[in-house]
Parts: sequence; C-alpha cells; structure tokens
Amino acid sequence: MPELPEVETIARGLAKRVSGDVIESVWLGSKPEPLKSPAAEIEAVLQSRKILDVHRSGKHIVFDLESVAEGGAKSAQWIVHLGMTGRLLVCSPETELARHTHAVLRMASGRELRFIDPRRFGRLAVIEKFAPPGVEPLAVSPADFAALFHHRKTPIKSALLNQKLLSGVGNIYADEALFRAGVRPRRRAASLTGDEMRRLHKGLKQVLQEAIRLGGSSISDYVDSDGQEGFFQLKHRVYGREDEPCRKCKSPIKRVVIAGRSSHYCPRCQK
DNA sequence: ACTATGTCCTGCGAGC
DNA sequence: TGCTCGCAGGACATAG
Repeated sequence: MPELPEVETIARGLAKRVSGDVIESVWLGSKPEPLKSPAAEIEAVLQSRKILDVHRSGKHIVFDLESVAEGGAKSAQWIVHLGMTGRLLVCSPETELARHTHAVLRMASGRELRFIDPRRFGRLAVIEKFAPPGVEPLAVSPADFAALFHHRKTPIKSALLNQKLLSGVGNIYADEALFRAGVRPRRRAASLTGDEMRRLHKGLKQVLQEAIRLGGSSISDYVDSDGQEGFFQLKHRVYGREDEPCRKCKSPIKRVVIAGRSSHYCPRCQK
C-alpha cells in the first residue's frame, strides 16, 4: 500500500503518539505469516521496552527501543513493513478488534498499538540496527543517483522500483517522477542522458517532498495512524489517470504494464 | 550479476 | 441481486 511519503506520514504520526510509551505486553496472531523474525523473538524484544522514537527508513517504519529493566540497556529496533494493506493503529483497548489484526501491543499509557493487514504482505521483525538495502532518494546526490542506473538494461520504471538501488520509491511516485522528467517508463535505464537523469532526480525529490507535505496519497483505504487521509492523490499527473487528459498537453494518458506493474505516462510529454 | 516472471493474500469495483 | 474477473500502493524466489 504505502510508499515513502505515506510511510513518512505514518511514522511521524506514530512518533508523536507513542514516543516515550512503554510496551507492557505483546499479542501476536496465530498466523505466523507476517513475521520475518520468529514470534518468540519479537515478543521477547518488544516486551518491557520503551519506545524512544519512530522514524522511516525506505518503506520501513523503525521503532527505536530501549530496555526498561535495570542494567538491560541494550538497544533494539522493531521494524514494520506495511506491504500493500498494512496499517498501524493507536487506539483504546475497547476499540473493536478489526478483522486481520495480527499484532496488539498493550502500552503503559493504557492505549494499544495494533497491526492490521488483510493481504498479509506486511512484515514484522526485530533487529539490532536496521540498514536499508538501497539509498534514500531524498538524500542521494545527483551524481550518485545517476550512477545507480548507469549500466542497467532494465526499464527505468523497474529500476526506480528496485529497493536495492533506491529505498522507498513505489509505483505511484515512480510514474509521477518519470512524468516530471519527461521520460517514458519503458526507456532502458542506461539510455537516459545526463540531463534526463538530472531531471529525474529532481522530479523524484520534488514529488516525494510535495506528497509528504500533503500527507501522502490516499487511494482506496490508506489512512495514517490518526485515521487521516492524505491528499496528494489530487495532484497526481499520470498515476491512475488512464485516458484522462494530460494536465500539461491534454493528450490522453496511457497505461501499459511493465514488469507486471501498471505504468502511466503521457505519450506526448514523455520521450 | 542482472533481468523477467510468477507467486504470495484478500477485497473491491466493473461488467455481465 | 449475484457472480466472475481483473486489479491493487510490495517484495521475494526462481529460472534463464
């Protein structure tokens, strides 16, 4: 479901609401599917930990934990990947348990932090120190950005989605960044000129930052940890706009499938 | 090493 | 109304 701007929005909301709170008890659903670490390990690590901070790394939500027990100052991190449909909800214990709730953390403040994920593509893990596989699109320099794609024969769209290269770019923002750069999604990554690479880097950063400002894109059911919808879907220039007129030139937006993913572009504005 | 494809899941809306 | 189909914001394993 969520890409970088949505995960950023969720992490910021969670940081405000649960930082400083202590995890008193942990319940994990019977289906072990959404786990990347063994259930027993997740329970052991989360139990009696204070949440120092919550932040985003790529599409991962990272909870910085500190042991509450005396002498046990060992730090750890709880990593949540929301997959397509994952949600983290802060609520009171009285709130009815939603279908597909896979984890419930009871907090010292009396509230609960719940992980809900119908499609079960999300993952939970505990680790000492999380390191994302790719570079942060908002932090990478133009030169390093271009170097990521230099020898790739795969379509630039697929390369943008490759989390080992860039962490956090998903289907919406890949399409939107390519539109801003004036580059068609099927172009071989290595075929982009220096100028196109610079435009793509700039366009990607801009679209991600604007989306974060608007709280992400709400399509179907995305909401942040407060239940608030994002508004960036109103600003989409190509994503989800098949056959609608290009906002720049009025040509109908095209939709094609690249590596199994819907890809939207303007045949006139993008070369 | 890189690339293309299929698969994991459930839910929803379109179309019949 | 009710059914089937296609599609969905992600990431992996596998095969070539």
